[in-house]
Amino acid sequence: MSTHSSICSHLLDVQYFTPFDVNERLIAAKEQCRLNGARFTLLRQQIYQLVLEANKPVGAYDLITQLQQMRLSESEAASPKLSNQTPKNVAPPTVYRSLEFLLSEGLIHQLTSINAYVPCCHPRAQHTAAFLICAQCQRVQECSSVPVQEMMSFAEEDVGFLVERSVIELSGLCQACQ
Amino acid sequence: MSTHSSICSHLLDVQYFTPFDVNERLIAAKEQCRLNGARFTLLRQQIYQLVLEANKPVGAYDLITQLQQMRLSESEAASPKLSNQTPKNVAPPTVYRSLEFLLSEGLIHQLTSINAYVPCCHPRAQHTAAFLICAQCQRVQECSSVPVQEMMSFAEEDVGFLVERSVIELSGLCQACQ
DNA sequence: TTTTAGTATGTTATACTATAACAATAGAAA
DNA sequence: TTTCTATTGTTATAGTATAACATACTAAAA
Repeated sequence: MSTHSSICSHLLDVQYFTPFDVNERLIAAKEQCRLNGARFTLLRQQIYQLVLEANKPVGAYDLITQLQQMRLSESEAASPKLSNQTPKNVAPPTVYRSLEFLLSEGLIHQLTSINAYVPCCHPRAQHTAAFLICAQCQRVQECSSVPVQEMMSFAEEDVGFLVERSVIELSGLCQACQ
Repeated sequence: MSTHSSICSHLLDVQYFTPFDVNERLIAAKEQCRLNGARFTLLRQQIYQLVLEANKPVGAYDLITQLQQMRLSESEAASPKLSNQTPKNVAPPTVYRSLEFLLSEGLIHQLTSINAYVPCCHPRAQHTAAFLICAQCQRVQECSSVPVQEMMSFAEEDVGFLVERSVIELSGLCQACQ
């Protein structure tokens, strides 16, 4: 460990695998949206839930599949007699639009380098984060710590570059997988 | 400018728009490949040249188009009588494989967030770099400076994460475009 | 020189990711 | 209720990337 481990470690802003309660998150999201005057519709809830329940980054097309199954279950629960129906079709725009909404609310993050999405470890207003993506166990650690902020101030103050969007994703092996 | 501007600025490792001589780069690349025992074939040269000559990041399919035109010109030059031929078809694997080669030689960089490629500003062994991508003028600045290295040592030393691949791309407005 | 092995490229097909454009529906406000 | 807006559905298609196999090229071995 480096010498400045002590000042950085506690700023490491959470691990993706830090356990959290899905229902708690859903309720918090609902409240956050209410305060923002945004509509946390059923579709958006369901997609957020799927992202929360996954223990790894999920792709948009994974979500489409899962959403179809979810809807199939729902309709079977509603009318159990009519089983073996054709699976409800869910088209890409359906999930992409909801993902966009969840991103704008800061509830999830996009992992551009692997085309996937993870829940934000600490939902709040737009913030810059780096992601450590383990190629082995698929787990993702989200960091908003000092070096990330230094990176931004380097761009903005030293280079004079006005950052609008950041993609900071490091892939490799997490400590447990080495 | 920040207080540590003085120690960082000179480490800013070059701007993409820093003029360079394409032929010089091609010759240097040829020499580098020779030393590495790698084959700098005509196709690879041509694709490298196209990336060098573009004054902005180029996509794989742009390269396909340009390569087709390049080949058409060649064949016309060879037999000027037979004009209006059907454009030589170039399929995706053709360019993706060469891009992969150029990446492995460190001659170009991939910009994952915009699906495009730029020449490496200072071809050398694998190195970590951050990219500042201007959404206005499309120019890209490549940085291998202190904050980038701190980012890596943070991941490796503080978090214990073994980085294999890094994607550090900040989009926004360069100083000139603000 | 010819053969051979390995590398590189060509070719066809297809997978994966994402968005445009317009229709239908639902929810909130007038 | 009516109207307006936001959301979702639907169809089609754009854009990015790779798998799998055939062919051609190059350099080294026989």
